[in-house]
Amino acid sequence: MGVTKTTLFNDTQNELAAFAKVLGHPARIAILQYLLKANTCCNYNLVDDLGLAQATISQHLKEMKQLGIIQGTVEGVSVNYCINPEKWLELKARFSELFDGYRPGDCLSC
Amino acid sequence: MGVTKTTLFNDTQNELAAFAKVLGHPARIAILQYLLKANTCCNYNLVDDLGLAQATISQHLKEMKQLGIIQGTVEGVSVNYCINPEKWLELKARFSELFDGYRPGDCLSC
DNA sequence: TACATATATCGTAATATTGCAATATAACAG
DNA sequence: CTGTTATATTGCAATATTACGATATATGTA
Repeated sequence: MGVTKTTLFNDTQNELAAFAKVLGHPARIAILQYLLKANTCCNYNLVDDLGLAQATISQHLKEMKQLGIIQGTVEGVSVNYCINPEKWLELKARFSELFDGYRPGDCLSC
Repeated sequence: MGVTKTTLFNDTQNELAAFAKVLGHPARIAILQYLLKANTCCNYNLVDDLGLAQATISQHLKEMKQLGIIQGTVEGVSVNYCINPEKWLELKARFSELFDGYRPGDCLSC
């Protein structure tokens, strides 16, 4: 059906999945890595750097912006994007919470 | 077109995106959380717990198994799944590397 | 052997995602 | 106002994902 049954899961699970989903595309990883290095970037920087069409880059930026991971400020004709510090820390914390919840043990029968 | 242009990105970016993608569904998050708590589980445990059909659970397990995040061992009629310790640490490290790469700075023009 | 239990796989329908050309919008320069 | 530059939005085609019923497979039990 292509539709996720979100009602079966709690908010924490749906939100963490939503964050992971947006990181689940190499172009969006590449955009974030660009931002980590350059601190700021515009759409056209990414078009040059990644080799995807302008419309495609714009779409990926929109998705990350909607989740609050990045923010854009209009600067004349262009838009400067950068990472949202608070959201970035939240993301980091959410994933750490998941990963740190593991205590190794034997694979016993259930 | 629905097809990701993986050739535009490097292995690190594609692999990290693949890991994030598999975490990008609440059912798979829920399965991992179940495993973190119970240490081990079978398909039918998850069917009871999550409320998804057996075939659907099996499919989600398969995806995580293919990436090596979980492993399954046949135990009589059922299969015991558990988290792959090495892969889990690798995942944690990969995401930490991304998140720790951020140094806050101003959103300057580009 | 016949049956029950547990899981995997197949086939299919509904929906989502990816990518881009074309076009719209917005800000600035002359 | 006109043209230029940068970005957003729309519309569409190709492909991917999600979910599940039906069925296949595999192990254990009577």
